[in-house]
Amino acid sequence: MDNGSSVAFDFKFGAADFAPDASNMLVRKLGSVVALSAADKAALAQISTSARMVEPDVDLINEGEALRYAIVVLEGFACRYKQRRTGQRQILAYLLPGDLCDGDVPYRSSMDHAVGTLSSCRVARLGQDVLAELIDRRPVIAEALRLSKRAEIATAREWVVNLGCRSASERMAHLFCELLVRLEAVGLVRDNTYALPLTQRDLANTLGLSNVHVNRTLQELRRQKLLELRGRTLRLLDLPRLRSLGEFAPAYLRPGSCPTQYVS
Amino acid sequence: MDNGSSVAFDFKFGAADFAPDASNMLVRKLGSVVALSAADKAALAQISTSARMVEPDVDLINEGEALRYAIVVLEGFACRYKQRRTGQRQILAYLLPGDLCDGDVPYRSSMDHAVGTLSSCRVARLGQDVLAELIDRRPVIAEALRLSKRAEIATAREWVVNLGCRSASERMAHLFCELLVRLEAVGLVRDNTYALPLTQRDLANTLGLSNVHVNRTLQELRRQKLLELRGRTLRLLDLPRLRSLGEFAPAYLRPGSCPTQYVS
DNA sequence: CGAAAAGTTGAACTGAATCAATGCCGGTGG
DNA sequence: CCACCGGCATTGATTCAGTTCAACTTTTCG
Repeated sequence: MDNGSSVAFDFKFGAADFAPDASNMLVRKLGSVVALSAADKAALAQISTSARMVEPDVDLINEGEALRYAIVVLEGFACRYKQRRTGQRQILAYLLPGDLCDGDVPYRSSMDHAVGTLSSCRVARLGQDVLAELIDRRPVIAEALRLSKRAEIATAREWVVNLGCRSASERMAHLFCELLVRLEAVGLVRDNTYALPLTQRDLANTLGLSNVHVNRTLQELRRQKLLELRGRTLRLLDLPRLRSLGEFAPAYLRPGSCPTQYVS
Repeated sequence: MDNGSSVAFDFKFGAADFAPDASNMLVRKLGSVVALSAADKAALAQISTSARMVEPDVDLINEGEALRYAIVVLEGFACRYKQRRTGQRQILAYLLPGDLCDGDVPYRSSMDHAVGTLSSCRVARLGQDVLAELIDRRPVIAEALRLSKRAEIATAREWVVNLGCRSASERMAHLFCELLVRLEAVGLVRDNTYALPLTQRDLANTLGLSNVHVNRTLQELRRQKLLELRGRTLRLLDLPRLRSLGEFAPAYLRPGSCPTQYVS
């Protein structure tokens, strides 16, 4: 991952993972949603200190398990997923650097799906007390978490549309556009290029396709000069056409800040 | 709808819509989630007074529109949906009697999807003030709304699985089982039978299938003696097999009440 | 270097879409 | 009361997007 060194960014394929200080990702993410004070940032930075590395393909929370802490991803891709009896896996959502998973779900309630890493990840756990205090004492952060959650819900709805009525290439275009916007928010994109630490099988499990068909769809998109994907680096070559192909309208990812708040 | 009279229930096909006092549905729904006090019930009953009837296929909230009120469905089926440029419609969620739509979304924020009726519906609008007061003054109701919202999110995730990796008949079995449980909670089921005021086209737009294939899948399920669907009445004849076919595990619809609450 | 995982390719197959015709039923108007 | 109309359901024929299976190549990594 070549993480600690901060050499000038030399853009080549295979070098897209220019992760700018992973410990910072939570600040970046929430800072992209609201305006954080220095104190807010300090409180968030505190959290990242307990982070640890986790291998790819490791479960962070099992299905049915009682929730004991929230999880923050600081580096790498994790996901929510469900496993079918048949062995098929469906990925429900990506957890990208800066994402907080289940800050809102009550302590001890049991999960109806699993959470696991896709790539190797740096993650922090957040105990009930820490989170409660944060939300209590830092209203701006609480607001950021509410907005992030709304975006997550909206994303799930987009995925329903994606799976329900788009073709393979449309789905893929939509997904890549979505990841672009989300990764941009935390500074992990340059030149429409980002690290995509997923196998074609992972993409298949996300898009409701077979891995073989993912492969062929990727080839088709490459052939049309819409993107390049080499190693684990994805470059979107023709964003306008990709957006149009996937009917991607990024509004759902940015639920604007708002005066009053009800239940949520 | 034969609504006011409370004749002894005579179960025949076509008579499944025995709606027990529609004005009551919000109480029934939230009462199925938490224990409501008399005062809570009174407060909720208050709301239903402003209800009005709406024809099938009418939009209640347009995509992009700024939200001005929450909506409660008291009778009939409504839905969240998105329309593609191609004309295809994807239904994102059903709003059944008792469901409150967007109580949590802040006033004035713009919708990224539309809400509309499927059948004719009785709906009430809830202004910001009313809702805010309710949540402020009635913590039990606020809790019920939080729990309902969690169930709605979990349902969206289930739908991702449904669309992502189940076959036509599996999807349909899962949907019918889900509707059974949800309608049971508000007393709209007897003998595993309920009113399903949807066309096959609506089902197609829900399940990500063509209307023709929905028709054939229905026939297959009928042939296997798993269900009967005549007119707008659905009877599930073999619940165990339907559940197993759709891999339906109802836990996600009942996120148990819980001590502490964070962001949500 | 060797083994395992990931990606690629081809061929055969299939679940579901599409197209088009027909049947059915409820409502409407003459 | 019947004829007609429009929306919905049903059926058959055809096509197609995507799956499956199996072999093979390339990359990764110990």
